[in-house]
Amino acid sequence: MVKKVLCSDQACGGDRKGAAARVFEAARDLFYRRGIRAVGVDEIVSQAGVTKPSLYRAFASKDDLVAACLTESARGSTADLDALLAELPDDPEAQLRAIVRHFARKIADPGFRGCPLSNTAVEFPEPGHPGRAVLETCKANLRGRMVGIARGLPQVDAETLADGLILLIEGAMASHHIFGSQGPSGSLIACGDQLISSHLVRTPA
Amino acid sequence: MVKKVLCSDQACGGDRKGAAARVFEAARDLFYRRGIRAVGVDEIVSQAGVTKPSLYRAFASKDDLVAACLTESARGSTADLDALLAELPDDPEAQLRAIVRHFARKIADPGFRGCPLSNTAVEFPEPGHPGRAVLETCKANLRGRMVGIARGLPQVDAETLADGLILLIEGAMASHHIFGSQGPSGSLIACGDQLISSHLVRTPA
DNA sequence: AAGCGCACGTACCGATCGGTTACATCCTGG
DNA sequence: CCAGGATGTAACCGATCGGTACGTGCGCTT
Repeated sequence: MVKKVLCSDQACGGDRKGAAARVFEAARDLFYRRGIRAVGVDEIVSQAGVTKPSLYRAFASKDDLVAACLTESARGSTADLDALLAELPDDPEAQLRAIVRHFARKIADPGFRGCPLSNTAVEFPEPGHPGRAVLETCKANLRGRMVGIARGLPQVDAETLADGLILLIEGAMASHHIFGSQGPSGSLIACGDQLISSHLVRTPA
Repeated sequence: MVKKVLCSDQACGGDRKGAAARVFEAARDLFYRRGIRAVGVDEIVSQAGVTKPSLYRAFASKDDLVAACLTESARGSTADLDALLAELPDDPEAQLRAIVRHFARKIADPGFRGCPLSNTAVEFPEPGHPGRAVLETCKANLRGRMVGIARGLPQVDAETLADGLILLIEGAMASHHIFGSQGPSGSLIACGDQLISSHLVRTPA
C-alpha cells in the first residue's frame, strides 16, 4: 500500500505535481505579479509547462481559475491571521499591534505587489464577478475580527480604531504600488502604533 | 472674421465638440468606471459616437490615450488641492484636516470608484508604462506638499504624520473598492483627525 | 461656382483572446 | 500484461484585440 508512490506529490523532482497543480501555481504567480487581465491562458500553460486542454480539464474557465486562486489567497491570509493571534491570547492591544506588524512584514518582502484580493477588487469592479464574493468575504472577516479584538480594549471606539488600522494597512499596500518600498508604507508601523496608543490614552468623544 | 463659426466648440448642440474631445471624454469615463484593461478601443469610439480612425488621428495609441487621461486626472487633482489650500493660508493644521475632508467628500460621491491614478498603478505594474510616470509624479507631488505643510506644525514628525494621512486616504480609496460606502472608508475623517491631534499633543519619540 | 483640404466614416488587417475538438501517448495499478 | 486515467499534440473555433489604407462629404476660400 505504501510502497513507492514514486511521484505522487511529495518532493520528487520539482515538476511532478500533476498538471492541475502546476497550472494553479503558475496562475497564482502570474496573476499576482502582472495582474489578472494582463495574463492570458496561453501564458499560464506555457509557464506551467503544460498544454491548454490540461488547464480546461482542471478548471471550467479562466474566471474559475481566478476564483480558485483567490480562494487560496483568502485561505492563506486567514490562516496567517489565526496563527498570529493564537500566539498572543488575551492581549488585544498586542494582537492589534501584531497585525499591523504582520502586514508591514509582508509589504517589506521584495516580491510584494499588493494584496491579491485588493488588487482584484480594482481590476474587477463588476459586482457579479466570481472572485468578488471570495474577496469580500475574506476582507469582511478580517474587519470583523479586528473590531472584535478592539472591543476587548476598555473605553475605546472599537469600530473606529479597527477601521483606522484597516485604512492604514490597505493604504500601505496601495501606496506600495505607487511609491514602492521607499514610500509612505514604510511608516505603517509607526502610524499604526500611534493610532492604537492615541485611542488608549483617552476615549474619543 | 467672427462671423458664424456655427459649431466650433462653445455650446452648440451638446455633441459638437470634435471627435478628439469626445473620444477623450468617453475614454476617461469608461477607463474609470470599468478599468483600463477591461475597455477596448471599439467600446470607447462607440460610446463617443465616433469611429476608430478618429481616435487614432488624435492619439497615437491606446497607451497614449491612457496617458492623456491620466495627465488630465493628475492636473485636476493638483488644481483641486491648490484651490483647497489657498482657502486656508498659514494654517497647516486646518490645511491637513481639509485635505482629509476633501478626499472623504470625493469618496462619498456615488460614482466614486477609487483614485484613477492609484487604480492604474494596480492595473499596470510594469515600470515602463507611459501612464506610470504621470501618476508617480502626481502622487509624489501630493506627498511632498503634505510633508511641507506638516513641517509648519511645531514639534511634529512631519514625514510620519504626512505619510500616515496618505496611508489613511489611500486606504480609504482602496477599501471602498472592497467594502463600498459602508466600509472602513466612512471612518476616514475621524481617523485622520485623531492622527493629526495625536501628533499635536506630544512629539513622538 | 469651382476647387481645395480637412474631418470623418467604411471596411479591413493580422494577432491574440478564451475555449474546444479528436486523437496519440505514457505511466501506473491491478 | 493489460486496462484506464492522466497528459500531450495539433489543429481549430468565433470573437475581440489594437491598428490602418482608403474613400467620401462638407465647409471654407477664391
